[in-house]
This record gives sequence, structure tokens and C-alpha cells, in this order.
Amino acid sequence: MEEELLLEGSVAVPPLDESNNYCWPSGSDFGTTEELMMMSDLVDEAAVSSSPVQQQEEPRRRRESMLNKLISTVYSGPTISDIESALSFTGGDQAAAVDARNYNSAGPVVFSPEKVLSKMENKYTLKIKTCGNGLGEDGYKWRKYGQKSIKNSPNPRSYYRCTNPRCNAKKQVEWSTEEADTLIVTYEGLHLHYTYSHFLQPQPQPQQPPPQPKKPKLHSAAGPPPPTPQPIIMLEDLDGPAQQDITTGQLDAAAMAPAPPPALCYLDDMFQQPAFFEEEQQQQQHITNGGLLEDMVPLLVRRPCSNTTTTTGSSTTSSPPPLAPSQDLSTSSSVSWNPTSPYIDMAILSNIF
DNA sequence: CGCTTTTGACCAGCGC
DNA sequence: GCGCTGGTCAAAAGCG
Repeated sequence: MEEELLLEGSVAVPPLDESNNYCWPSGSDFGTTEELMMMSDLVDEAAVSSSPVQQQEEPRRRRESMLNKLISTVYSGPTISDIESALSFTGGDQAAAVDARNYNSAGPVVFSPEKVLSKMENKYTLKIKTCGNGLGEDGYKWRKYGQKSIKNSPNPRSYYRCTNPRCNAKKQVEWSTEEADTLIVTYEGLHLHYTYSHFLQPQPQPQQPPPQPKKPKLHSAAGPPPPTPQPIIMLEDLDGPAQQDITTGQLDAAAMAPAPPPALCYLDDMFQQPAFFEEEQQQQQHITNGGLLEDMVPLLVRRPCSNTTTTTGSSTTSSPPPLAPSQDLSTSSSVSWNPTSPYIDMAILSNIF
């Protein structure tokens, strides 16, 4: 089936919000449906009409530009330069040199233009507008270690620490007093690790309605519960066929179905790849004093939004379910694709390389 | 049983 | 020094 081929590495398109804009993460330059369709057309055109000559010159640059744009859209984590800057950070202007948009929380969120309120040292303060389901996810696994009521704020502030023992990243989460659906998340420190431990855990997506917090009383008076972590996917190798649904955060069962777990499907497998370790070792030679380079932030892709429709191909614009991810793609045995599916075909992208 | 969350206590920084 | 505030600790409880 054609659909099966196109399924590899499909990229979920986030749902539309009230303004008919896609809930892309920050930095997105094509938030509207029209812009998205233009981008999709451009990519498709490049894949279909490119000739050997064209591929070498202008089209190549254009494709690279488009790809970079797409990647920058789905990848919201810190870049290598960010890490380097962080590791060599001395304060002041250096911090300002770090592009804050590269370190934001993804998930079912829309970033307000003023998402980056401040960035001092390794702190990133973000305004995150939740996208309907009231949850923000950034792909990392956090452990809550405290909660405080803040003066002049009706909402308590929650303190989270990365569960990775090698990582001292922290974040503070509180609901905006101005906008009920806006989270104010302050990240401190960078994640010097992959999210493999979390990724490897099959994440049973909650059936809607989403599960109540274990102790809802904390939030009953203060607003919705704080964000919960969700798995992310790493786009390990753009030159090869993508194997994961990089935005749903779930392994794409269809992508894996034809040949069970290709090397890149599981991070366990990926870590065992010689090429991967070679790259890791090379990175470790560059940065060894700030953390484990096994932990260096990879080319990872965060899910722009979780409440996308999945395998049914149903429209995302009509009464979207608040939490469609209840469908566990990692266990789905039948996945189809059609043009109405909220997916960008990564196979198309692979053609332009 | 292990992990996570809750929550009161504790500590440090700051202003007066 | 004292009080206030924000951040962290750690024991207890919850949960799967």
C-alpha cells in the first residue's frame, strides 16, 4: 500500500486552535493552516519535480532551508550550541546569545509571542499556553520535590527536578494568574542526557477524560494539574528512513511492522549501534567537563501537540477529542494514512536528501 | 516494593 | 536582628 510507505516517520501535525492555527511549538513561522499547506506543497514539489541538476544547486538549498525550518519547528530542545554555551556560561551577554526558542517546553501547547520572559544564566522562563487538554509536556521526566504558595499569586508553584541522576535540570511550574490556560514554566539548567529512560517506557496514554491527579486536592483550588511528562522521540538519522512518529512520541507501529524493530526503533538498539557510539565518543571529546556526553542532547524531536488524531484519518478540525493520544500507537497493529491525516510525510522529506 | 507525590519544616537571601 | 519570601529537604503517604 502506498500509505504504508508513506507512514515511515510520519510527522504529526498539531491540531488547530480556536484561531485555526496549528499548535506548533515556538519558533514556528507557519502557524496557520494556509502557511502549513504552503510548506507542505513546497516540500512535495521539491520531492516530485526535482531533477539531478536541480538537486545540486538551488533546489538543494531550498530543501535544506525547508527542512531546517521543519526541523526547527518540531525540535524545540537545546541545540549543541546551546549546550556549549551553557557549559561555558559565564553570565551576562552570553546568556543573551543563546536562542531561547531552542529550549522550550513542547507538548500540547502554543507559545505566546512573549514566551521568553527572561533568561538569566541557564534559566528559561516560558509562557506556555496549553492547547485544550491543560497539559504541557516537554518530553522529560520530572520528579516533583516541592510546592509553595507564592505571594500575590493564587496558584502554588511546583518545583520539579529531572529524574535523571546525572542531570540537575529543574523547572518551576505555575499557572498564570492572567490567563487560566497559560503555564509559566521556568527551566533551570540543561538536560545533558537523552530521554531514553522515559522513552523506553511504554506510555499508556490515558483514555479521555484524562486521569485525575493522584491528589487532586492540591490543584482543586489552584487550577489544573501541572504538566506531566510524555515521551519524546529522537529523529536519529535524517538521511535514512525515519522510523518513529516524531511527534506523537510513540513508536509508530506501522513503521515498524514490515520489519520488526529496525535498528532505530528502540533507543536501546540505537545506543548499541557502533555509529551511534562513534558519534557519542566524538562528542565526548569535545565536551567532557560538563556532563556525560552520552547525555548530550541529540537531534531529538519533541511532540508539538499530543491531542492529534492518529490512525483513523479523521479530521482534526472538527470537534477534536481533548486527549486523543489515548490510542497507543506503540501497540497499534493497524495504521493507515490518508491525505486528511494530520501527518506530514517524512518519506517525502527523505526524498529530498 | 519501589517510585512518586504530598506537605510541613527548614534554610538562605533580602529588606527594613 | 527580625520577619518575610522563595527554594529545598525529607518523612509520610499514595499508588501501581
